[in-house]
Parts: sequence; structure tokens; C-alpha cells
Amino acid sequence: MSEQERRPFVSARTVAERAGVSRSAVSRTFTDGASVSEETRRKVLEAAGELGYHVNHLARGLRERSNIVCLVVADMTTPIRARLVDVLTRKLQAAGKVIMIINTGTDEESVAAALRQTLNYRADATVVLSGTPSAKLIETSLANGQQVILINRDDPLTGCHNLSVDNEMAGREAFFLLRRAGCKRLALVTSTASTASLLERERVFVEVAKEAGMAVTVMAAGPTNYASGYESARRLFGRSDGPDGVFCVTDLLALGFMDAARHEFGLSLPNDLCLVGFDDIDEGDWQSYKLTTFAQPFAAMGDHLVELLGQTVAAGTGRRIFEPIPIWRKSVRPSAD
Amino acid sequence: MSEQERRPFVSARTVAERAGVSRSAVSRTFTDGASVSEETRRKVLEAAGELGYHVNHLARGLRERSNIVCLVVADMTTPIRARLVDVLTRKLQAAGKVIMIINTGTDEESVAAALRQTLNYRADATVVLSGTPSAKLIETSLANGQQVILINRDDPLTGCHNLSVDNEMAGREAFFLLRRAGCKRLALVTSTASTASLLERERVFVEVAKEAGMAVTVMAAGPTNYASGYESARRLFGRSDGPDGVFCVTDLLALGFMDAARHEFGLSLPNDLCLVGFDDIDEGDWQSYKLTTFAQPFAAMGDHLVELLGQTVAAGTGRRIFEPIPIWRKSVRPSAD
DNA sequence: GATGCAAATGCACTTGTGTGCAAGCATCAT
DNA sequence: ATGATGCTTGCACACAAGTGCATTTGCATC
Repeated sequence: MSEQERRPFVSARTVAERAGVSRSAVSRTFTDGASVSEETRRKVLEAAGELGYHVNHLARGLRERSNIVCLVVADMTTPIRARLVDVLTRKLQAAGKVIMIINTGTDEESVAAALRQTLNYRADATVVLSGTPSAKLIETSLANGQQVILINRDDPLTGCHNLSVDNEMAGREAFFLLRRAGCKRLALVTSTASTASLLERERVFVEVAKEAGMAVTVMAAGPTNYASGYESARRLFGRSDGPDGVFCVTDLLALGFMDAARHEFGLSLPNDLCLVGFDDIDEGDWQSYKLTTFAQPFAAMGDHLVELLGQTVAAGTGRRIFEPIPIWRKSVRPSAD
Repeated sequence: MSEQERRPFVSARTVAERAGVSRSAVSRTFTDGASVSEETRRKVLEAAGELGYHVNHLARGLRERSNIVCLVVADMTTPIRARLVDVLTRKLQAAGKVIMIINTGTDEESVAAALRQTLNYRADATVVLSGTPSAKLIETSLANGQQVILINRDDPLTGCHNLSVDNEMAGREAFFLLRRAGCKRLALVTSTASTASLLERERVFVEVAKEAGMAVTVMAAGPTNYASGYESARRLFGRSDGPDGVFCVTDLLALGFMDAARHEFGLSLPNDLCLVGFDDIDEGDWQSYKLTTFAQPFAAMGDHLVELLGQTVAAGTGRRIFEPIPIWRKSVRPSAD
């Protein structure tokens, strides 16, 4: 009936006692390249097996790098975000990292709290997938020797790495796709969440269209989801002359838009309406949609991320832009020529 | 040009020196209820702020509980899995836990590796969302004082907690829904991944139908995804007498099934075909589908999970079953009466 | 001014690991 | 036989925290 209750984790000392060797021998047995005789190694492994010993990585992390990488993310249920988290966790794990996930809101305060957590756990690096940390906070992270990597947030923050997709190319290509399909009345559907990426796609699309002498109706009905896309279509086609060529800055928006166009206004694609999305979520390939869109090269981004983390010296600001991959399906007319 | 390079994290000692107090004072400043004068507290906080000091939770975890919870999960991109991860991470964070995510395959070996990681980082608890750990591995976790919680894996493993949805009720209700709609030829669509949950839904549906004197065609065309549902429909309607009432054990299967039925065979719902799914993923509520299904009460499951973790004593095996919530939409005919 | 009491502070130990250093020991060549 | 060499091994320290215990400080009361 002793009172010690909670200390069930077996430590190296216990193993050492059982094996009849010093604690150092145990430590060395589990360290690559350390000098241990075959005999003691065997004894240690046997004792460890019987006791169910596992090296305490927390304690190990006191001396050297923790090998922990923090993933700060919001809106995890969004298909595209889920895909990103999936790819990154896989790649990071394969590189021997351990992932701490922080599911946060996008507002400044909750991102700040997340960043602080990150520091509390001595994460080697913080990867921000949503929301934008303040410059001051990033400074703190950097001062503590932590790498900060922002993914798809094109904010001009110094000291951290930026991985992002080429939104400019996407905006331009989307326009050319629609023009080649012979569309006359263009619209752009976006959300009220003014992320840098979304703004960039919008800006370029509108600019390029303007240069070509075409006007663009811009519509934002709410957050970046299916419902907002749906609502945008209701508003646009509720007017006298609805668009015949639309770029939705996100696939989710596009799918909502498509459903409203079909079910509420009886339009058919790609005859009455051409539609381009962005992200290449699984749902876009479903038989009901077959959306033409752009894929984000997450695998390549993940590889680059791992490469960055491998660099011991946190070389200042870096920026890497990845080309989106056009995915041709059936929501845009093939070009006339 | 010293060689020490990597030790940028500021520790309590540095803060103590700067503030002109002892290291204990720093520790006490950041410990609730410890005895520190207002004066030193102020000095410590000031120095901490200037240096960007953050308490090292890894070191703290050496003495007491680590507050780390491991989430072992596969197939994160599946909408339902993403939702589950989202809800659980939110709830756990709110309860002051830190989440380590382990993205693994479902095969035994990779789950085993995941469980070991969990022990290495002294997680207070491991929550398994996919894949099933071996009994021996769970024993190890329990021996180390770790709680093990399995979610939606109805495996008869002793020593760990089980949270799962009432698959029996789902199977039974699905049948009654279809019978009330007047369906004559029943089919059940499942996947080749024989998860306990899926098997249970199948078993009960078939049994109840048999008791009512109706036969059921069972179809499994591949993994648990959209494509398998699509393929299942092609096979079932390729025969002479296709079904007019189908229970898909998963929403993703159901959506694929629905698309094939419509686009390949020109069927319309709910007139030619009644369809019931399970999970209540967002996509099922889209205008193109409006799938009748069952929702999993994830919020309640998350609350219960947090409650379990709060219990200091890991009270042996526990089992808690949650009722799925029927979601009426438009893929099933309203009952005739 | 001396005494008593409570609050504040510092010392030293604890947690579990990795590793430099020196001592121990065996093997081998001279 | 003896010195040299090389492999093992244990001691002791470092890492960053929390905390029991003893000591010091501050203040009020007699």
C-alpha cells in the first residue's frame, strides 16, 4: 500500500540494476555507434525486454534537439487542409520527426498562443498552415533557435521560410483557359476570408482580364466553403446577365457554385457555363463534378520542408514557389481551335 | 566564433542571473501557488520577457505527467477521419493536453511502431482511431501506466477503453428505413477492409432482413472510398434485377454508389432507388446528394474521452457506446403510411 | 530592544538521459 | 616478460525544470 502510485515508467537505472551493469551501459546500448561489448548489450536488451523499457525521448531532448515539429493548423476538416496535414505528417515522420499538432483558430491571438506552446515544448521547428503569426512572435521563435516555416501564407515576414504555390500563374492560366473556351462574361468567386493566397489569385485574374479588355465581376458571399460558392451562384445568376466563365479561387467554392448553377438555374456545364477551381480536392473528380482545376504539389512541398529542417543552420528568410499543376476535366469547354 | 552553436533556448538560470535572483525564484514565479514576493515576481517576469523565456515542458514532464496525448490515425484525408481528428484535437487542447499525431498505416507492424513512439515520449494516453494494436502491445502501454483508448474499433481487447458508435442500432434502423419506404430488393454495400464496425453494421442489417424474410445482396468492391461505391453500383445494376434499397456502410461508398446509379444507369432517387449511408460527412449534404444517413456524435465522444483522461486511476476495461443520430434527407422515400 | 511568527529565499536533491574522461583489462608484438 | 595498444566500463557532470527543508528576512507585538 505504498503511496508512490504514479511512476510506472521504467527508467534506464532499473534496467541497469536488473542486468547487473551500469546505467551508462544501458544508455550506450541504445545509442548508435557507442562502445558496448556484445555480452553486456545482450544482457541489457534482455532486461529491457522483460521490463518493457523505452528510452525517454523527453529527457533525451533536454540535451540535444527534440526532434519535435509543431504543425499549426485551422480548418482541418477542409479536404485540402486534411490532405496537406496528411502529406506533411507522413513526410516528417519518415524523416524521423515527431509531430505535435496545434488546432487553432485563425485569429491572431489563438495563433500566438499556439506559437508559445511550440516554444514550451522546444520544438525544433514550427510549420504554420493557417493563420498568420505576428512578426514579433516569429522573432521570439527565431531568437530561440526555432525554424519557422509558413506554408501558403504569402506574408512578407522576415526571418522565416515561405513555401507557397504560384498563385500568379494560377490566376493567369485560369483566365486563358476561360478565354480559349470562348467565354464572354467573366466572374471571380472568392471568400470573405482575405488570405494572401486568395487575394493574389483574384488580383492576377482580374488584372490579366483587364489587360485583355474584359471586365470581371467579383463575388464573395462568405467563408471559404461549399455554402459560399452556392450562394455566390444564386446571386450572380439572379441578375439579368449571369457569367458564362467563372474562376472559383477554391475547389470547395467551385463545387457549391456548380451545384447551384445546375440545380437552381438548370445550367449545364461546360455548355452554358465554364468553371475553373483551385486545389484539386478528391471531390472534384467525382462523377457529379469533374471539375477542371489546379493541383497543389504537396508532395514536393513536403520534400522541400524536410530538406529545410535538415539544415542545421537556420539560414534566414527563404522563399520557394511551387508550380500548380493544371488538371483538365470536364467543367471547361475544350478550346475552339 | 565559439563552437557551441546550438543552445539558443533560454533557460531559467539565464533569467535568474538577469533578474538577480535565484533559479528557484524563477521556477516559483511560473508555478501556481508557490511563495514569491511581488517584487521578485516582477523582476523575474521582466527579465523573462526581455529574454523571451518559456518554461520547458519537456523537463517539467520528467517529474510529473507529460500532458501529452498521442493520436494514432490512418486515412486522415477521409472526410470522416478528418472530422474526428479535428474534434478530438480541439477538445483535448481545451483540456490542457498536447497532441502528438502519428499518421500510420493500418497494418499491425506500423501500428506497433506508433505505439512504441508513444511510449518513448511518455504520453499519458494513446488514442487509437485506426488500425488495431496487438494485445501484447497494449499490455506494454498499460504496464507503463499509459491509458489506451480505442475509438470505433470494437475489438475485444482487455485493459483499454472503448468508445464506439452503436453499429447494431444503425444496421437495424437502416433496414427499417428501407422497408418503410417499400423497398423490395435489398443490397448492402461495404468495403474489403473488414473493420469490426463495418462488419457489425453488415451483420445486423443482413440478420434483421433475414428475420423479416428478405434476402440481401452483399457487395464489396474495394477499399472504403468513393470509387468502391461507384464500382459496386456498376456491378449490382449490371445484373438483371438491380436493388431498389441499399445500405452503404459508409457515406463515401454511398456517394460513389449514387453517382454511378444516376450517371451510368439513369436512375433517380428516391423513386427508383433508396439509399442510406453512415457517417454524415459534409459532402452528403451537398445539393447533388442530399443523402439520408446517420451522424456519429463526435462531440459527445470527445467529451467522454476528456473525462476518461481526467481519471487519475486507469480503471480497467471500459466500454461506452454512443447512439448514432439519424439524419433525414432526400435519398429515401418518406414512408407510405 | 528583544522576541515571535510568517513570508520569502536559497541550497540541494530529484526526474532520465547522453557523454567526456580516466581507469581497467585483455590482446598482441617485441 | 613487458610495454603498447585498443576496447569496455563506470564515475561524474550536464541538460531544465520542481520542491522539501532549512535559513534568512521582514514585520509586529510586548
